[in-house]
Amino acid sequence: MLARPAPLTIRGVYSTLRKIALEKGSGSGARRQGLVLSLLRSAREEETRFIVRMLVQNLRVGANWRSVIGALGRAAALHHAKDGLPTKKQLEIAEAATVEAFHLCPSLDVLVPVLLETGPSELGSVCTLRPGVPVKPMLAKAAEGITDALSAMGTTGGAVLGEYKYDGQRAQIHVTNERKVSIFSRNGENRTDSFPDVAEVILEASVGGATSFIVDAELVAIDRANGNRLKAFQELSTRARGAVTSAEITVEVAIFVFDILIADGQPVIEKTLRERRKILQQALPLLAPGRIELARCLEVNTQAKANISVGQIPAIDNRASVQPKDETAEAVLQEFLLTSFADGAEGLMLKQLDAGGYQPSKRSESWLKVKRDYCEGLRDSLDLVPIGGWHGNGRKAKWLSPFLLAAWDPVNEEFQSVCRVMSGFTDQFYAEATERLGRRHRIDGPKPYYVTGECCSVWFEPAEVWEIRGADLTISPVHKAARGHLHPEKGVSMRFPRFIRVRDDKRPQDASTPEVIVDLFNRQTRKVDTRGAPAAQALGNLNSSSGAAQEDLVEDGAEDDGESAFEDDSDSEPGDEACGQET
DNA sequence: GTTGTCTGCCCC
DNA sequence: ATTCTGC
DNA sequence: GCAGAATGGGCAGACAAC
Repeated sequence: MLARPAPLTIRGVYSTLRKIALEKGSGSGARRQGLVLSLLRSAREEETRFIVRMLVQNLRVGANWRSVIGALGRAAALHHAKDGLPTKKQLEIAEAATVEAFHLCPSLDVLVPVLLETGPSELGSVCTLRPGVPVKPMLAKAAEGITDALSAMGTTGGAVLGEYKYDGQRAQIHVTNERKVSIFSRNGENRTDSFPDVAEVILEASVGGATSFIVDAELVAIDRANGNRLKAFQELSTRARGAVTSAEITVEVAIFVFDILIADGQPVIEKTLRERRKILQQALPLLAPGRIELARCLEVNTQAKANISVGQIPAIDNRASVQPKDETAEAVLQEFLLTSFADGAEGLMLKQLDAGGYQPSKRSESWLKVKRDYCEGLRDSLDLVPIGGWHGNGRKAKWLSPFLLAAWDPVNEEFQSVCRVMSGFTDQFYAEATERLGRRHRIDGPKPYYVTGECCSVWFEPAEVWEIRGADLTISPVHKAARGHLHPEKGVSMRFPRFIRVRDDKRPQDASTPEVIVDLFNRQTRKVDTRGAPAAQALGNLNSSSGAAQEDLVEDGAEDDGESAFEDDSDSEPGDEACGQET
């Protein structure tokens, strides 16, 4: 018998995880595998679960960073308590101070030594806002429309700023007193090396303005040769991820600045947005269209019909227009929202101008986002057929999740996948759909007329139609809807798909068609340029898989063929099923 | 060297 | 990103 | 109302397989 391995220790596990992370290059996969195996062999009881979750999906075991940091603060308070145990109140203060410090300075390397040496009370003086250290960015809540947003802000809304919500990538741009630039992503990742162009532009724009500062901005792909037209997010994401030189840049970006957290070393997050906007303009006096601009915006007064005029408003530059005298704030913003879509933005941000400061990491009511797909009357959806699915994980382990949804192409007589969906279902719906599709309509493998780059672990007959909503349509390498129409082999997919409802009134052959999908795609303002890859007019070589679809679909109610009633779907291995249709 | 597959404190 | 659920 | 979980599309890069 082999001896039982020594028990795991915190230090031992940590050191093995470090080794796994640092392992790279040819053969690294196998070496990493060996390290994981050694961990699992030594794991006992519950340890296995924690190790597996840590490795496969960010330790989803019921505690994310917010809770862990708070607990760390409480632990530090306990550690430093002088006489007896701290009161509940003292613990709460320690927790809040620690979480707050982490928002301003999200670095355990800074936080933990302070907690150990002096305790949570000293955090405020060490973990301060300063250029070079990323701050957790302020976030917005979704609103279902202008009306909804204004009422969510309440009657105290007063002056509201409507601001273009650009479809790019969030960037927190820091400049130190030594004029050293750092660029951080939404998640606090240092992306400075991939944006040398942005660093150059920000330095030029701030000459004569602030020396050191932190500004909040959106980086957007832009077509400078074509009137600074905004490009789709998909184009921005083709930029290199690693370090590049200015000469290697393939996709040009514009910086749309919308807030400032520090100006010349002074924190300004406590000031109102109106004040911050003013400071922002002073900090960056040399703006340049198509390179660096203030986010386009419009001020309205929600208290009454507007009676403000240009001269009375402190300058908020890049303003589209001013609220006319006899129009309500709501009507003006509604029109501004449509303008933002026409200009290629995602929608609007609505912000209170004279209330509240910049709240790091908060998803506050004082910032609301309005996007097309949130708005009744402006949003589109597709009616799609669930053709397959996978076995869920974690809390969804007893159900199928996600599902694969497809459009119906009546010309080629095939179902073409559009997207996976896992959002919008209630638990009860999962239970019912798993039973209905995963058992009663289950088939052994994909129908010959299912066209997709996906490989489901469970396949269904085309049995029902679901309404699916998304933000916009994209050109996809894996999904095949409307293939041949916009690109020779690529199809159309959907960004942020979610389930809305079952369309009981529709049968699979009533699902959305390529015709509808292509039309919706073409009506989008922002879309990837497919002109380089002209659509294949020659559909003749694509429809070879058709056949039998029509016969299958003629009658869909009464048939009960192949209903292997008690098939066990508990844990079939992914990849053990027939897979690999498509070309 | 070329092609295919999988991953990412990725971006949205 | 979006959405649902449990507290 | 917040925290947490479970996942969406799609890209460049990294690595594996040929």
